[in-house]
Amino acid sequence: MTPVDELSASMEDYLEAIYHIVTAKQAARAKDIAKRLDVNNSSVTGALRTLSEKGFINYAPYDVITLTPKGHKHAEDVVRRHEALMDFFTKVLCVDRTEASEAACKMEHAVSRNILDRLIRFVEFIEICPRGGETLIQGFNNHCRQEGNFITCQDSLARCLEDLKQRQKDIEGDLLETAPLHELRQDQRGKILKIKGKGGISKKLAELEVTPGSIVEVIQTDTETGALDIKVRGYRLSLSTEEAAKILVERSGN
Amino acid sequence: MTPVDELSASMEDYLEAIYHIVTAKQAARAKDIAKRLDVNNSSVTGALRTLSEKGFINYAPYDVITLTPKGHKHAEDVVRRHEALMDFFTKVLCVDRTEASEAACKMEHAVSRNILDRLIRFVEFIEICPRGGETLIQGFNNHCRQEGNFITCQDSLARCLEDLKQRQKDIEGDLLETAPLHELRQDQRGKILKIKGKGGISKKLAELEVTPGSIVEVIQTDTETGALDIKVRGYRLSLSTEEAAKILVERSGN
DNA sequence: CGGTAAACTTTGGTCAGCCTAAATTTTTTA
DNA sequence: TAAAAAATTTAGGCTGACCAAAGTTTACCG
Repeated sequence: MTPVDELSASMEDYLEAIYHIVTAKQAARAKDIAKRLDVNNSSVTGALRTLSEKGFINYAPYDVITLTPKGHKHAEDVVRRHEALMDFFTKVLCVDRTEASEAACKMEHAVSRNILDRLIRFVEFIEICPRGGETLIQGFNNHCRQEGNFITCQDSLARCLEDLKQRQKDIEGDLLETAPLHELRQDQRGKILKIKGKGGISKKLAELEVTPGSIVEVIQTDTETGALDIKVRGYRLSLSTEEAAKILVERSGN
Repeated sequence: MTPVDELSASMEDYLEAIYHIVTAKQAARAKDIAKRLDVNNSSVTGALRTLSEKGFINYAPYDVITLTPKGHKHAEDVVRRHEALMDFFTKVLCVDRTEASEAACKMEHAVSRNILDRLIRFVEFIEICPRGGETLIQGFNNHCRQEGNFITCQDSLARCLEDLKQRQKDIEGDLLETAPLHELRQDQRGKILKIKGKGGISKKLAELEVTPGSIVEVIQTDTETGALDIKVRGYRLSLSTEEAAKILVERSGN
């Protein structure tokens, strides 16, 4: 049998499904899992037993299913791998979401820690680097199409210079604003300059290896409470306004 | 049972191993396969029977193993997927070869046609685009390190502009040379402008969807015969000087 | 040419992961 | 509150992929 702390690809799929169902509606039921993974109910029972024996879920026959802390952590890890692949496929390779998701599902079990890290940072980098961004991706799409009037290196380079000069002007206009994180609006990105304080959020971020230089993206803001959903180093986090205020960022040009 | 034209991940691994062994030394023997995949000899026998039944290999008990045309084609496809992932991991993400290869082995079975295509083209694009190349990868590595004195967007952009101007000068020096493929030296790259003729190599390239706009890389040249090993759209091909002469390329700045 | 070592296959077994069908438990509803 | 419906589990079976050990075949060498 596989060691108690490791999961087969298949068991990771079950865990991931449970995670998503639990996130959406408190507790998971076998039927939902079966439906989501398109397997027979009886297969789910078997999987639940295994996951329970290994300490990833709280489960007793006929009972409702929840994640243990260990299970929650592992599930988040799987989801992070899935999303990293997904982001790369959709944002960089411009593959449609359905196809990207299918491939990510199958590949997510094979991504090592280091490759995951580099992949997440690569997508960040491509999005935020002045040489990257929309126009680079456009160039890539042109290259993919290989249309008759393909662009010579020289043309492409001249164009790129124009792009960059334009962007430089844009940035100069803004004058490289620094701001506390809670002032960023939805979909804006920034580079962390400083994280104030020692405990609480600062400690949490340190654990996730989020340091100055990391890129933060604001996924959603709650207009009522001012709470923020952010994405940083592939992790999705929720922060209160107070917590976000402790994080000083440089607004991204993109 | 899986359909006759499809292979499980495991069977693809066997096929891939056979391909590499056959390429290196004419015909494969069970022992070599077992060693390469680190499995028991008896497992190999079982796999060989399956592959043989499905028409991927020529095999009879105690006999030597070769690939059928169908097997050869499928093996090349697997290898292409493997190499595409490998190239992305090593050339773009800068992951070391061992780790890249391990991950590629596990992921290669899940890469769809379209994603494969986009991935191959992305690596090409990053390497050949004036905005890409070495310096972009360097920037990525800096971003990964997140060293104390990280670069602000503005600094980075200014630097990038300098890079590009320098590169523009380099290219102007060369004056965007066009040349027949056989004049490229080892490790040089070019963009295909025109493929002369109708049959032979022209047809073969058309089958592989190699068209004007595709990037070719010269992997090796045989100084005796002038034959070239090239890589194009993820395929490795060998061309005679005569064949290569029919392909007109624009030399790449990178 | 015969014997032996190496290579290969067969046999019989395990395990993970899935299924169908039948039983059981829980929930709903009349 | 009891029967029907729904959800879940158990039982039994299948396949793919692996292994160890025992049996065959092949190839080579004296």
